[in-house]
Amino acid sequence: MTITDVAARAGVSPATVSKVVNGRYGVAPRTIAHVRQVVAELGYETSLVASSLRSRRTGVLGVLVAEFEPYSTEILKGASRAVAGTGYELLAYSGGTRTDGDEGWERRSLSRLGGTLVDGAVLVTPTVALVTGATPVVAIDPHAGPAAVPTVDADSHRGAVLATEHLLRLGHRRVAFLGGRPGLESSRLREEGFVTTMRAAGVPVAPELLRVGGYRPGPAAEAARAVLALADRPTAVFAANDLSAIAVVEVARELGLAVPADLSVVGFDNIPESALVDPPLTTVEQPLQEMGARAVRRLVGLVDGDAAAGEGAAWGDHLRLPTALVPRASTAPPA
Amino acid sequence: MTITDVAARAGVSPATVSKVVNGRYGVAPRTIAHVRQVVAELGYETSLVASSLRSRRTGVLGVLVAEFEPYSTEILKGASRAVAGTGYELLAYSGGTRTDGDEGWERRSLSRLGGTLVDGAVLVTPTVALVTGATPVVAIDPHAGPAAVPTVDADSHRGAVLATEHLLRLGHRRVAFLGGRPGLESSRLREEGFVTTMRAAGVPVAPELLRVGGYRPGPAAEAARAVLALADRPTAVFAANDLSAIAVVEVARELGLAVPADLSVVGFDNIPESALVDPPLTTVEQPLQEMGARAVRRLVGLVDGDAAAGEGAAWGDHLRLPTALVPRASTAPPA
DNA sequence: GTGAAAGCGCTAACAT
DNA sequence: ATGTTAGCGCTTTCAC
Repeated sequence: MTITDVAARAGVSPATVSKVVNGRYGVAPRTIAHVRQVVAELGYETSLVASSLRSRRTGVLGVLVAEFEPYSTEILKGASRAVAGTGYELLAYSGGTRTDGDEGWERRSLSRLGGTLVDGAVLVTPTVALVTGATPVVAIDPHAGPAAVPTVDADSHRGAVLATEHLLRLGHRRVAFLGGRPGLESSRLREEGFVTTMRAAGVPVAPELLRVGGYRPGPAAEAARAVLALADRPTAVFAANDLSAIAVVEVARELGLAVPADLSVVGFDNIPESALVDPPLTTVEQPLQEMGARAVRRLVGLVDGDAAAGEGAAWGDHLRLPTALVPRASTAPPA
Repeated sequence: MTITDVAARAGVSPATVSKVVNGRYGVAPRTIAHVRQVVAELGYETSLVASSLRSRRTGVLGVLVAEFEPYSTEILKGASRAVAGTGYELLAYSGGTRTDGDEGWERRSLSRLGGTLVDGAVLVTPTVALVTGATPVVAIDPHAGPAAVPTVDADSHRGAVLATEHLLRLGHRRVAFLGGRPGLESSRLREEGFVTTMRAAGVPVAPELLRVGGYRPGPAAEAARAVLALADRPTAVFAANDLSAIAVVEVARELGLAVPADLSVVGFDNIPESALVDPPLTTVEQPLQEMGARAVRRLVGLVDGDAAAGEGAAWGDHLRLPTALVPRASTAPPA
């Protein structure tokens, strides 16, 4: 079912059909009606691929993620809400699931979709610096270092301070930290928040208690196993995200350690799943849905080019949203 | 950055670059190495749009949804897990957010993406019959009536029976039902399960207690307001999905009714959010993530064309997964 | 082993 | 008001 089929059936040229479908001027009312009729009969819909190749304006915004897990889908929910009523549609692309290592998925996805398929893109946790091409881009929780694009994130440093203070207040002194994905600014800030708060409290952080979980359950579980096998086991673990924290709880269970009686665990993100595990996870909330919504609104401003209106002008290069401690049942004073 | 740029820089023709990039035979090893080098230097990535227009094979699977809300994102999580290691990437498209009524988004999205952009698609809650075109399709929780495509759903009828029995067991006799989206098979089955169970228990269902919420918070809230304003108010509401049930709880609160003391509420789906509201929602679980995963595996079988292997042959036209009651705090005996 | 040329479905510029 | 033409970036014969 192509535009040529419609044209043939309606007895006009493809160009005329195109004009009618896209509401361009210069078509007789009679012709419009007739073509519309045929379009409806045949159930014709313009191919996104073909039209985007030619016209460079698709009315579609991209959300580029490594994979669809609880973090990115929360972002997506917010993005979806924000896009309603803007006239844009949302296309979420998960480009990090290829087997050959997921480095550089964001650059790859952007190159493959940008310029043609989508009018602009929200990049979720891009770990590499972005080539500022022709496609407007907004980054969420981006790569460390100077950002070339507008950026939305949450106050990771403050969140880490809150989590660490919470553990210190409970009486923990030997606390392990499971770091996030190297390269991400949030990862750096959470570690920094943890270390400075510990130091400020006069509590030394043993190097063997500083591990990397990469924000991923697998590596996090491995790191947790290592740290919990130490002769001088920590009484608490602060994991850089909830997925890692949940993995820590599972490892603790495997090892016969009760949470929080034998081990306190704190996460980060407050994904819905964090409240559903047993025990419910103490964590740091980031307003994920709002981050997604803000990013989309900013992107719409960028794409529409009215720097004056709406979210376009509301914030400049960087929007940082607040974080908050959510105390639940995975933390308690050490035994 | 196009293939022509790479070709020019490498001193070969676009055709040769294409062959190298796609690993076709008939290129000298020296040339391959050189072109690879230039590709890496320039950071070239083949445009998904252009290549898909020409070649009809993209390695991308689509998940078509009306919007990204808790239900569809759970499906997405499962789909994402299932697609890992298959060599396919996932593209989720939300085509129902256009302002002009969301009727027919599934047909529209499929026409726009199918055949070119994606090799196959999972359609989530399509409300209209599908044109079985060239693109392989698997439907999740589809339109009522005979399905022309392989289908995954959960046992809605059984789930509704369980929920209704739960309310009857608690002693409720005046129970309202907030129906789902007309046209969806799941909607019909849940209502049928409710009505038959009530009848079987010898409890009449007053027509004014049978309402439609359309699976959406807005209409559901409206229906809830109507039903709770009745002189002879129901003591319990069974909503056809969690989003509606949550809306009911909010309306009850507005009206000064305590849940579950003054009104019991049961939902359906067991989206993560259902456990997080106050009070935690009694609901019926559907294995949403598994449904997404199964649908994707089936689709991969369809696209790869090996009907013999794996999920392709594991089930035929219809896979129905079990549902289960999840009793939480939103239900109690009537006052 | 490599390149020239055609064409995927569509839209925009330019005829008519 | 309508049609003809060219070309978006790529892949695929088919010559060479």
